[in-house]
Amino acid sequence: MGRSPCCDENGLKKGPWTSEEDQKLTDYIEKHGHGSWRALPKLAGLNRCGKSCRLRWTNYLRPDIKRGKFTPEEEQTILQLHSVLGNKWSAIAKHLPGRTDNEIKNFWNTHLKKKLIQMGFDPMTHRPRTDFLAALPQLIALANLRQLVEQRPWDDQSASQLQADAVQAAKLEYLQCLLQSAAAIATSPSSSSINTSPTELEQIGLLSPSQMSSLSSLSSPRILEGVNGQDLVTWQVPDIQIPSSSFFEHEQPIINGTNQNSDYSANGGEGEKLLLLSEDSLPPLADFPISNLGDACSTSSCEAVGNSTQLPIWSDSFYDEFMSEFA
DNA sequence: AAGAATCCCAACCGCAAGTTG
DNA sequence: GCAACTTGCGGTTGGGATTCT
Repeated sequence: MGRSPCCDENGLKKGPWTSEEDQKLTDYIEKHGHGSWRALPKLAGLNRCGKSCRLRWTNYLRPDIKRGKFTPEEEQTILQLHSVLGNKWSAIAKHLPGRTDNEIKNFWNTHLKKKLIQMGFDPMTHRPRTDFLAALPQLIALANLRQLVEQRPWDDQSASQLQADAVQAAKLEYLQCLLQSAAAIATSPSSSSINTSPTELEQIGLLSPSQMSSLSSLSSPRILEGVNGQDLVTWQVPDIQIPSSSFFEHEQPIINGTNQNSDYSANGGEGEKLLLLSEDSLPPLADFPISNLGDACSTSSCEAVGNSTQLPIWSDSFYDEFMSEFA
């Protein structure tokens, strides 16, 4: 299938359209329809290629084009559809009457993508970004390395404790985010597996071997039906010792079966606690609605987004404080 | 006030699927 | 079945508009 020479043809005008050209194109299409786009320019008296004419008509001159800012409802629809369809702009445009694929694409690239990134989401996966978390093991190692390099006398009890707590906190936050991501993945019908296994956690030094053995059941989360029809992802998790330093004083324990918060139910026996992960069950993270699943969504494919009404991100204050611990 | 930086969007480019002879 | 042609799509860009310094 060869390429059409189209606009490469000599003498054809490129660039912005004049009002005269717009008028000629509109008049012709209103009278005759566009027919063959390739033949149209000549018939309409335009010194343009058919491709340029088609683009001008579909993106600008078409009478049913909706102009002006995108409404919040349209924004939500785009977010929802993009999470399902990806960069299928024409498919998304079919759900937004009067909007062109080009317009939606521009709106995505100039507004929505940036918005998602600012909010801590990967604009392609619509999940919390974990790129900086990839550096966490290195940060942990760095913190430990500093300890060695500085060769400080670690009989200084408080400094030592702070250092250890920071490292432990980093490990726990990393683990928490992995669990959170796993919950998001497990509740997403489009995903079937969790990428980070307990073995990997062990490999990066996140958990001790004893913790690993009790955490092995994490690789097989279970989805339970929650009280309000909201699915809950569950793992059998061990008690993990939470550091008690000032670093955590304002934070609630991350994994603690004895926590009285309703989302953490201590119904496991034999020293095991059942951790219930609903989408808002992890206290240190800042929750906010990524999409209000709403009314604009009517297709079956759109329903697939239904489980991700709220996704967590790291709060800025926590992130800053966390990073400052390693600075 | 002016130059620089950034934003925004219309339009172009190239690829690939669909159509036709 | 094949090649030429047409159409549609998604990524990218040029330059005007706007905001910042």
